[in-house]
Amino acid sequence: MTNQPIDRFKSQVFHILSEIPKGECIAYGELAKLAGFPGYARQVGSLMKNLPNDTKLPWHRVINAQRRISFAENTDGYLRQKEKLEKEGWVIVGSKLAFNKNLIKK
DNA sequence: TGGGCGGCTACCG
DNA sequence: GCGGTAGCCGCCC
Repeated sequence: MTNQPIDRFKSQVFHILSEIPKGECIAYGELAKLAGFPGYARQVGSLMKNLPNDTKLPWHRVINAQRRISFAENTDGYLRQKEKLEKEGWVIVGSKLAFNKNLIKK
């Protein structure tokens, strides 16, 4: 209540996030834009960070505009996201994220 | 009230 | 393609 747009922004983000199908990913800024709040990319990141560990939201499908995981490689967050993504058919190619589906092997 | 900090982005060299 | 820089915006001291 009271807070207005931000609250709505959060709701929108969670809603959109919950509708992202498996095997698809989206950038922070893109997600924010879809929610109707362009420029809130960092805020999306903050939200993801705030998510509980037992959340069922596909937060791992949210990556940065460079198509990379926004964590340092040695962090647990990176490992967690990487593992979840690989389970859904994604694969890390040169620190970049790419969809598996055999197209990597030309 | 003020300043610094992020799971970001776009631009520039 | 990559590092540095400047905007962006809510959140937490």
